Parts: sequence; structure tokens; C-alpha cells
Amino acid sequence: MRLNTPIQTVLYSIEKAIKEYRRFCQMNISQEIDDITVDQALVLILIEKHPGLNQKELAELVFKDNASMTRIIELMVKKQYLDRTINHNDRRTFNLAVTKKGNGALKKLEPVILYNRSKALQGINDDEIKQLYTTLQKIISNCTNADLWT
Amino acid sequence: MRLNTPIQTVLYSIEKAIKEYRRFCQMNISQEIDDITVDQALVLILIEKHPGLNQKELAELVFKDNASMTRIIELMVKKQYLDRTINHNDRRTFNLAVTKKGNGALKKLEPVILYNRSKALQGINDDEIKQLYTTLQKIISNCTNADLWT
DNA sequence: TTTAAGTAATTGATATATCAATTATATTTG
DNA sequence: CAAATATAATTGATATATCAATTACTTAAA
Repeated sequence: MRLNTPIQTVLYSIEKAIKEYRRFCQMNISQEIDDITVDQALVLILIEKHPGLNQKELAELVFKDNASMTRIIELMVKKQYLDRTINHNDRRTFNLAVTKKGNGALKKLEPVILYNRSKALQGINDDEIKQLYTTLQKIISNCTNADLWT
Repeated sequence: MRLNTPIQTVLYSIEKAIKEYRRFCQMNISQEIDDITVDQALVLILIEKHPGLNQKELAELVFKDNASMTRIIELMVKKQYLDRTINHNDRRTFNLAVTKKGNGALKKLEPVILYNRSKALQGINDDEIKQLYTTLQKIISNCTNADLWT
């Protein structure tokens, strides 16, 4: 078998890095707010920063599909972090807004998220980050534009 | 709010890269075998390469927890890609073996996986890969050894 | 050598991922 | 305008992620 095991490839390190980062983020977020996930926190930030985004647009920004986004938002509405009202301009979509409780959560989350990011990138200089970004973009574009196997 | 949106950070690119890669892999794997996931394919390869691994060890290798691994293996046994028998040396664990059907699947998967990896890394030279690896290891170690937020 | 502590696997509960089908509404086109 | 097409969101089904609790077995210690 010519195949190397997955653990011998750099793609494996990418997966490991993002999993460790998410685990680390979740641990610190849970320290502040016990009923919010990393993904829910991201959605909260995006809605606050870009009011007017609909679910489909949000889903694209955080790499989820519409079905997942529907369910994430459902939960956040139920937990009263978000308000969802009909959009009269396009009644297929909803207006999403951060509630008072959601804003309180954001205030608590802000320093944690800044800490998470800076801690994760500690000891990595700007050139290295730039290089990392460039290489990742190549991989993304390779996978996105690749032709089918068969 | 001092917070940048997640999409402005390099950590976002890591997530995007791995998601695109997994989507790309799954698309090409499905072309050959319609009832196997990327994770299941990885498990199959690892068991073939390293017979004697138990579920816990496998779980660590592919960054899953024991619960997920139990369920993944359960499905693969049901679909007859794997055999699971009692390990008489340690009756808490099982012997896992690739079946004839599993071996057939591996033969089909091998070229697809080689293709996936090389396509994903196309146009990225060895130094760049080495650099990518190094930077990712820093992130992994930052997240793994970091102290708690509070 | 019995008891205590440790470990591998499972199970239940809940969140997310993905695909396919469906619903409701908008837009385009004949 | 009416019919065809397109789009946003939902729903159902299945796979995976994560945590906590439990079971079955092993190893260490009294």
C-alpha cells in the first residue's frame, strides 16, 4: 500500500490546529457563559457587526449550510440571545437582532475572544502569519476549483 | 466594540481550508464508494496500517473522542467493512480487523486519497509546506498548553 | 488478596454537518 | 398577467462532536 497514514500529512496538522483552537475557545467561553457555543458566539458577533444579514448570508460567513444555521438560530432565539422578526421587504427572510441579553453576552465575550485569538497566535510574527494565510488560500483555491476525481 | 469579526483573522482561514478540503475529499470518495465518509476512510486506513490499535488509540489519532469512535466503528461493522472481536488479553478492548469488503474499499480509496492530497497541495513547494507545518505546530502548542482564561 | 483506583468502551442527551425534499415567497419570462 | 424558474428557510434522516454517567474489566495498594 503506497498510502501514508493521514497523520503523516500537513493536512492533518491543519485539522489538529483548528480542533485544538476550537476546544480552547470553548473552554474559555464556557468559563464566562455556560450556555453558548463557539459557533453561537460567532453568529452573535456577526449579527451585531452586520445587522441586516439574513440566515443564508450568515451561513456562508461561518461555513455552515442553511439547515445548520436555521437550527443554531432557533436555539439562540429560544435562549433569548436573538430576536427574529419577519422582513416585510422579502418575506422569505427574517430580521435578526441581538437582544439585551445578547448584548450582555457580547460584553462578556469580547475580552475572552481577544484573549483566545492572541493566545493562539502568540510567538508567531507578522510575516509568518502572512505566509500562513497565503498558503492556506492556495489550499482553499486548490480544493474549490479542483476538477472531479473520476 | 473592539472586536474584529471572525472573518478578519487567519484562524478563520484555517477553518475554511480544512472544511474545503474535507468537502473536496468527500466528493471524490463518494464517487468511488457511496456509503463511506472521510472519517470512516481514515479509520479503515489506520486499522489496516496498524493492526492492534484499539478504539481509544484510533480516536486519538483522528482527533475524536471515544464516544464518536464507538459509533463510527459500530457503523463500519454494520456495513461489514470491519470485524470486531473480543481481545482476550484485555477484555475491555476489541480486536479490530479490516474485512474482505474493507480491503476492496481500500483498494478503490487509495488512488483517490493520493489524488486528494496532491491536488490540495498543488503549487505549494516543500519549504512552504515545512513553514506551514511549523506555524501550525506553534498554534497547536499555544492552545494545548495555554492557561485558563479566568 | 480483597479493596481501591484506573481504564476502555458504551450510552444518553444535546449540538452541529450534510443531503434531499418541501414550503413559501420572489423574480423572470413568454 | 400567468407560468416557469429561482431563492430563503425549514424539516427529516443520518453522521459526527461533546459531555457526563455508567459498565466491565484491570492494575495498584493496603
